[in-house]
Amino acid sequence: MAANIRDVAKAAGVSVATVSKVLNGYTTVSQKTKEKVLGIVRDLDFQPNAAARSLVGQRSMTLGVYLTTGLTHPFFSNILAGMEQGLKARGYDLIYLAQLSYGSKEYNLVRHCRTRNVEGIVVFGFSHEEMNIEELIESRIPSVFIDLDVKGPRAGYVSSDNVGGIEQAVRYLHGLGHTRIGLISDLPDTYVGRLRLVGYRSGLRAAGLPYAEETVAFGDYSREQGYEAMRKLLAASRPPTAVVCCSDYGALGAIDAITEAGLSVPNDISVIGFDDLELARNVRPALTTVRQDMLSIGKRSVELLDEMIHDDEYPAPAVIFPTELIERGTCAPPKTLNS
Amino acid sequence: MAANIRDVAKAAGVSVATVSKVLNGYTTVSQKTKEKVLGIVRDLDFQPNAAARSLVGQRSMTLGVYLTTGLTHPFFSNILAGMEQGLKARGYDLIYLAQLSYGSKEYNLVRHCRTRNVEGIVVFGFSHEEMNIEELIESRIPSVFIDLDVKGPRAGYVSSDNVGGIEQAVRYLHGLGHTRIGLISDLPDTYVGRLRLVGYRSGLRAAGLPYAEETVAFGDYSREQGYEAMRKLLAASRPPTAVVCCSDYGALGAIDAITEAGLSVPNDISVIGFDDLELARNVRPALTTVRQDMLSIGKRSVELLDEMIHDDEYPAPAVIFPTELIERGTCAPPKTLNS
DNA sequence: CTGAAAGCGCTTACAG
DNA sequence: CTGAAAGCGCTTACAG
Repeated sequence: MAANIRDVAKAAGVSVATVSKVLNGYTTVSQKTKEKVLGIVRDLDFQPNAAARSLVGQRSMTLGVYLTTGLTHPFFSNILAGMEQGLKARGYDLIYLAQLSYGSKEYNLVRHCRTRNVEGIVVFGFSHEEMNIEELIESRIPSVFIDLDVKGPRAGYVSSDNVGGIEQAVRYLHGLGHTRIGLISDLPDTYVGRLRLVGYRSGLRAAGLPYAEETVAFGDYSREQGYEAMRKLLAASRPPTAVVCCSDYGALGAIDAITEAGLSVPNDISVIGFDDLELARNVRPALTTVRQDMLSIGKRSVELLDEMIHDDEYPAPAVIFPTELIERGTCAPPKTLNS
Repeated sequence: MAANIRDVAKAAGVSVATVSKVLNGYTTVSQKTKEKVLGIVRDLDFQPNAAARSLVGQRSMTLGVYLTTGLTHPFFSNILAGMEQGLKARGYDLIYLAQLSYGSKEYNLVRHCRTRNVEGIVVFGFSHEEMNIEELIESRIPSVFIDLDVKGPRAGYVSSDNVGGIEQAVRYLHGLGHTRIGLISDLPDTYVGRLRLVGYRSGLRAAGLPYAEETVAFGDYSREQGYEAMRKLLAASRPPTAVVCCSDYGALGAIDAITEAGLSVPNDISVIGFDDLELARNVRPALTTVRQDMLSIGKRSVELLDEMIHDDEYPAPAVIFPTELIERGTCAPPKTLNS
């Protein structure tokens, strides 16, 4: 079987304590001993047992990821890819704590973390109601939330600049000549939904445009809701000539509704999405959208956790990444200006 | 802090051995003692420490997932969602072993598994060259490969019916009236690529159609390669009137090339994809495609691992899930029959 | 049916 | 600079 620390100690002619010390970078080991031990470690292909380490030391070198949302969404995949980068750089392994699968009433996140000695966790959740956040905060297990403004002594969050992203989209549309710009927003009771609405109003204000309730509709992240929302906007006495959507999927639904109404994108109505998922490039016309830096969000989340783990006093992080408007094929000047 | 087994024993007035026994379902414990212990366990919210269990017993209740392919691909997300179901049902936790991030030369999968006491692993890999499969097989760590026909004493695989899926697509097209049916295949040196080519030829044979090399082009799973492959097919003296693609992304690329050539889908050329990713529904016209049951593939992989872990003699599994042709908007009878 | 004891593979004071 | 010893929280023969 695989060698253990005793085998190494024996082969090197030292005690297990000494082997442990060179493995853990203690400086109180002579250069000669260190080299000897390291050589044996290599020869025997020795890897310390993580369970034993975890049991005796405080470190399990395990981070967890908890999902209150489906993982089939590409948004998740991209963030996870970013997390991997951070994980590797800091030497952690990642464990799936749960998702819908454990989403039953009996599931207890904190207990699960303790059982596995999880040192910190990344939480994907869009609303404060979806889980028992208080219990997590009280547990003092370092936590980083994605897209949810949770703050506690050992909990923080990272997100995109939702206000700025939507604001920029509105101003871009205004720059194209649009004066009736609609919004298909997230549910207003979510963190990002609230901020995006703020960004919308501030974009309107910057453009000197009035805010009208009838140009705002709400939906979730689905194509279907985007479709329904757009139908509502289209039913107004003076429908918007451009619409900003809070997700790429919602934008696709909006385009469905526009097309169904016998209008075309971008000639009759301009559409902007949010996220810049892969599908934004695949769709025809390719979707103009507000890009989120999902890779960086994931990577930074892990780095923040590492900081919190190493420093009990590390202040609750609140990191906001800038967004970027990606111009593609779904925006054009309003028709009235063209003809 | 959290209670340990000694606290439970003390509170219940029994030994830790007894507590351990009731926790592990030993039948040699009196009903009375068992109830008493279970009551305390509940009161103290006791959860046994996984590291200690793993250290002493052989079981870590940890399965790993190893990716030689990117995890941003929706195919991965869907399989993972299926795995979750199996994980929950059998009581395992899932650890990310690695992906590109650890993909450096020094990374050693088997060593990593030993370090973390991983009991079994699911491997995503499309080619035998991408990793050191021999070492994994020799390690005798139970392994299930997705879409790769690896077999060993402790290694098996699960996949879709690639032959049947493509064959059905060809016959469907033939049923529509097509007689020149092209294939945009995977790289022929992959397991699935080989089988899909077999399915293509057998579909042709069943339809009484001849096989011609010039109606087959190869690519990977990308839209770009699908585009290039379709351009090749279009350049033939008598281009196909229908084409089956081995991925949804490839199908999108093929449609790009067809559109660019001034032709339309499905009026001029019919297109069928493979996978049935979410984008197949999002695209306009919606993509007719061969659906893979990704959820079942993921779930079964975990179940197979569990069987192998419990039974040293469990025969190497080779599970093939049926595919399903999903009719949507990219297929129609050939033009010559219409006009 | 129950418990004392050994031991899983490490790390960390502590003594030398 | 090095090593003996205790101990992390469990499980598993073994004795009773």
